[in-house]
Amino acid sequence: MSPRTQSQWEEIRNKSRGKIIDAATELFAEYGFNAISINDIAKKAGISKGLIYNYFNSKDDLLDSIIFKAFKEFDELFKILNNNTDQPLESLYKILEMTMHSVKNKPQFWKLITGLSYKKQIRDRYASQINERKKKYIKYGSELLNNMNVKNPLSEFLFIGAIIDGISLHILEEPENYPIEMMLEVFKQKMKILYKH
Amino acid sequence: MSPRTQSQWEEIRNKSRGKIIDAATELFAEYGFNAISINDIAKKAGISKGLIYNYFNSKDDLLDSIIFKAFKEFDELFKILNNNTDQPLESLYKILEMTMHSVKNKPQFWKLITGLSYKKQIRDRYASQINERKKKYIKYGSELLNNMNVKNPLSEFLFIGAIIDGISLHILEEPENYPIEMMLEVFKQKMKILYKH
Amino acid sequence: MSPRTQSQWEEIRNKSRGKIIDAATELFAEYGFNAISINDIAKKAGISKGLIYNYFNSKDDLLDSIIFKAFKEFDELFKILNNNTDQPLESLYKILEMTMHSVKNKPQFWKLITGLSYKKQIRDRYASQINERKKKYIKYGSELLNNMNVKNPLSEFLFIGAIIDGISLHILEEPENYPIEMMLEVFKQKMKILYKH
Amino acid sequence: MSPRTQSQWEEIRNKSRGKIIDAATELFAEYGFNAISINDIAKKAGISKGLIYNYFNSKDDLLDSIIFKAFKEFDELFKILNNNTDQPLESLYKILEMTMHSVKNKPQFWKLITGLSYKKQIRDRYASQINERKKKYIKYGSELLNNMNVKNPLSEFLFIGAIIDGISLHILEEPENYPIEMMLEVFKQKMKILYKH
DNA sequence: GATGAATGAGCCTTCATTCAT
DNA sequence: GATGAATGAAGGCTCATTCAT
Repeated sequence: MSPRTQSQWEEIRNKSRGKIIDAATELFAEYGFNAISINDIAKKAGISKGLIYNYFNSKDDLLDSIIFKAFKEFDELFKILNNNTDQPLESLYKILEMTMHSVKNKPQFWKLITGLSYKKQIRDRYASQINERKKKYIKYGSELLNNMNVKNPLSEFLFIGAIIDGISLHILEEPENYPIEMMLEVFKQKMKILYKH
Repeated sequence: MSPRTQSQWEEIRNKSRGKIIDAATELFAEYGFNAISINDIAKKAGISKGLIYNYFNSKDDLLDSIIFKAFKEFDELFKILNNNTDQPLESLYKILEMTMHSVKNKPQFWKLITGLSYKKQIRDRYASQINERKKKYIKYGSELLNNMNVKNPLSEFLFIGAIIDGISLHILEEPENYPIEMMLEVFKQKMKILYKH
Repeated sequence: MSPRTQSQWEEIRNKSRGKIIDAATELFAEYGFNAISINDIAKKAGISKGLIYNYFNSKDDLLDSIIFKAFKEFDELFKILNNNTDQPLESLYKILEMTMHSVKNKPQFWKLITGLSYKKQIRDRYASQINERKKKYIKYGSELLNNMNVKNPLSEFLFIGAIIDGISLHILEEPENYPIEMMLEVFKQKMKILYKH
Repeated sequence: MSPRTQSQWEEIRNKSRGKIIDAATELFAEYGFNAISINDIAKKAGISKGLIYNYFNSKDDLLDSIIFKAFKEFDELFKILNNNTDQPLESLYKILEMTMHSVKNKPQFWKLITGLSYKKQIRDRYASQINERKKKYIKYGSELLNNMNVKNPLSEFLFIGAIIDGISLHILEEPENYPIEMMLEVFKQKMKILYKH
């Protein structure tokens, strides 16, 4: 019954917060934001409905926190790439590899980002964040392509981007069975044929 | 004073039904099924809430009708391909071209289909229909690949499929600005390099 | 195509009106006023929804017409009795007999009157009509009892009334199987024992 | 600041649940199940619409709870009788007395039961429960009649049952003014005349 | 007279949010 | 920090009623 220290309180807060975020992420990803109630989340997290409002101002706010976390994951992923544009093909492989593993391991995040079943209001809120990332992504890709001395960097960028996004989409549709390693090899092989000269 | 003829009634019904389907398709595609209310649809269609239930038994039924229509579009698209597997590369071009144009012209349908495809419940509801199409699609692709004498048909199939789906996804994200014709050319060129021997 | 005569119109009107009244009565009696929709009535009557409003101002008005008809039946029934209070026991038998047959033959009317599943508004509308009849009924009964030279007319009236209403209730619950004739005999026999001196 | 104990929660729940049951019982009894809206009940109970769904799954479920309670009351009533069939007349008096008091004290329950009893759908839902009670009732009555050495037990049973149900009906119509004690005396006196030999 | 599409109020129900403890 | 009863706005849906033909 002795009063808790500040760090103990902190720990309790983080633990509860984490339980909520995890439960909500999984449920939102699987069933969609609108199909899941605060009650569902509370039950899955093993806490009471009211407690959620101790950590988040609203259901929208909870979603914001999750999406924000997802963006951070993406940025984390991206940061790793940012250095070695001098070996562009290797970077490409790395991009696909990391994307693939991220999608396979955190399908919830990606479903959430991709799913977009939000009210107009909410959707618009993320538009700027998404665009910002897209720009970075395009900038990085363009540099990569420039280093590969291709004739038409834009079209090549779009082509390679389509491959990566297409594969990601397929993984998302079948996270369990998709032959990730095989496809990575195929990708490498094709890239070599197309761009190694 | 004279009552309406049967064909007049028919015409009225078709017009209203069309307005509802169009409004709902667009809204569902843009925001997701759960984020859109019957009221939203009625407002967009310029009719009253109640009228929707004159044409559809429920919100789910309305979705069903839309999806069914989407399936029919897909089948239509597919039927055209079914003949000339003796010129496999030409068929591939054709597939991409037709897909691209379909996505560009009916982005709502494709957004809807794509948006729904990760939602557990909805997938379950349409699972058999989706699987049926997938099988056809795979069968057709496999035959194509077989005729191209590639070593590993499955991985090549997945690779080419990823490209097509990736490009479709990108068109969906920017139906107005995406350089469709250019990408079709890039695709042809790459396919020639990769598979013409 | 020659224009209809006035009496032909009249006939058409009466026929349609009758179909509506019959359908509505049956449905209201079986399922209750609130559980039945105008559409239900139209379908059962084999006419269109709109036509009902050619004959009745509203659903409430339709109910009014039905109830009014029921009251008239009751009054009709009552009128027959109004004469021979000089043979009170015979009158009693007659009352029960007529009531029984009325309940058996028109259970819908009686269910409707007895059922009372109306909004407060509607219910109150019939209260005065019901009270009016009740008074008549009591007055008639009292006279009857007075002619039978019983000590306490009120209690005897209530007693006999209870028997008649109890039997009616039972018939209403099982219009098909209730042994009406047998019970009429029992009633006569008991009345003789109790009141023949 | 300290959270509520389990028994405190329990108490709160029981109080609210009671308010809902009471309000609903009275309104259903007075106007019928279909004529009463959830809103009506909430207003009468002095609570919000939503709270009702904290205690009952649906309007039907609420009705079920009420009916179930009514059945229990009936069973309670019945249990008391189950012993002394050796003094049949005394038992008869007891039956009427208890029924009368029950009807007078809980008119809502009885109105509800009576009101529902002719509605097809509802009858069907509770048919088995009702039939079960009816059988018991008939069995008990038959034994009673047998012990009274009457010639035709069935008709006598129906006759006495009609009296009791008729009196109950009258009490239901005027719970305040009906001369219960007087009618009990009349009943005793008549039974003596009819069955004491 | 007759039809049925169209309307909108109101119903049952869900659920994000608040608050007393 | 934690609980869950209570609220009320909003959602899907029904249906009495209107009206153009």
